[in-house]
Amino acid sequence: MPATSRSAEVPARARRADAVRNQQALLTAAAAVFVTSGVDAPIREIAARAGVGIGTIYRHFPTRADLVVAVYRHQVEACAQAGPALLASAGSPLAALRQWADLFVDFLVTKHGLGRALRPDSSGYEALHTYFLDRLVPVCAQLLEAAVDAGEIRPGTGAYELMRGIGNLCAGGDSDPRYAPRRLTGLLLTGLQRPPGGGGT
Amino acid sequence: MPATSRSAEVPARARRADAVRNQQALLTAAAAVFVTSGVDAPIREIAARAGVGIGTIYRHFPTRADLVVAVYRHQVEACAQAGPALLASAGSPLAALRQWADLFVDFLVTKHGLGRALRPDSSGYEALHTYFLDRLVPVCAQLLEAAVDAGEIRPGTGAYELMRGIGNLCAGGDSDPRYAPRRLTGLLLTGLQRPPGGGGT
DNA sequence: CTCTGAAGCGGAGCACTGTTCCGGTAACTA
DNA sequence: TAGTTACCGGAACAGTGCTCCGCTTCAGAG
Repeated sequence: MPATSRSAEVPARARRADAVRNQQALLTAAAAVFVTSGVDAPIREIAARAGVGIGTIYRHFPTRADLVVAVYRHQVEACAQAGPALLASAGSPLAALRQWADLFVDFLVTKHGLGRALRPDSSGYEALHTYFLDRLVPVCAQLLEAAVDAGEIRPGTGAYELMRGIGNLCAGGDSDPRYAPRRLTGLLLTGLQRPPGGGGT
Repeated sequence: MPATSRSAEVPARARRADAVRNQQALLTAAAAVFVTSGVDAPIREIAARAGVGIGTIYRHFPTRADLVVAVYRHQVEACAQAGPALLASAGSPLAALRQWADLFVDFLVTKHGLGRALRPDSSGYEALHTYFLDRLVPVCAQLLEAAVDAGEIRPGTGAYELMRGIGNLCAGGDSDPRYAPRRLTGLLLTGLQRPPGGGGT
């Protein structure tokens, strides 16, 4: 096998310049369209804005989720890295968990319609669901575990459950001032808290 | 003006028998289809199952939400009436609120995809959103208020906010065993609880 | 029972989606 | 410069929601 892997001395062939250009244009266009029309915006609209054909968008991003992931990868990454950082800087694991949750909530509500993607039944978003969970559940689990170990919250709640709960609470979050996802998320975490006194339930 | 209102002595004309028949068939068909395909099932599928044309379904139920409301009206009504009943029968207002929340959660998760309808941005479901809120928010408010008056929970949370929070938590609820809407709803209510000791955060 | 007006019906048709597929083009390589 | 082929574009297909209008058939008058 003649080493088809990357970093080989025979790079097979360089990626064509127009392909690189188009992929970049697509990312820029998608980011702009997502802001105005949400992540469910018609594919044609994104393609038109990028100045490419429909086929091109499907070649670079086979599913809509692939495009969404590519657009938001940086922010998800930042959110993932904020976990350990907060754990180190905050006063307590629970405080870190709260701050991290706020971060996550802000990310979801500012990205119009993104919260839905956390749901496993969202058709067309499987890849996004997977990516989110793969990247963030471990971070959440670490924070959760630290808070449990510190005796600040009761054990028994999974990171997956908490993540999806928070994600769901963010659905349609910026449409009515009477509904504040951050507040409800905080309430959820308070519900997790172990009463300082002792005897639970 | 010759009294065009209902209950007049000139009933204008009796409703045609086939119209009544079709509306009933539509309700039955829709209920069946909703179970198997969710409330987003294609209109054509419902029409076909009822043995009527597309036009007929649109005449009887101009929007999809009208159909959904008609199908679930009884259950929403039951849920609304359970509020005061639980308040009378349960040991405390908070206990009543918890039981009522469980009732509501069970209703939403068993109706595949119905939770989404609680969101204000769900296109095509405005009527459903309105109906749900009009009917249930007052009930929830009564329970909430009673619990606050009893000193069991902290004031400051609106019934609308709580209802939507619970509704959101139910989204996609029956697809993964690791995600239990009832548990999270309970957690949310626990978060609302006033610590028995006294001065909380 | 027959007649008639209109309430009601059915589905063709339009607009708008996502997705596939393939002939043509233009970017690399030698 | 010429050849290869990765890549592009958009026509085309399939599945939606919803409208609109000619035809059917029911309810009530005679």
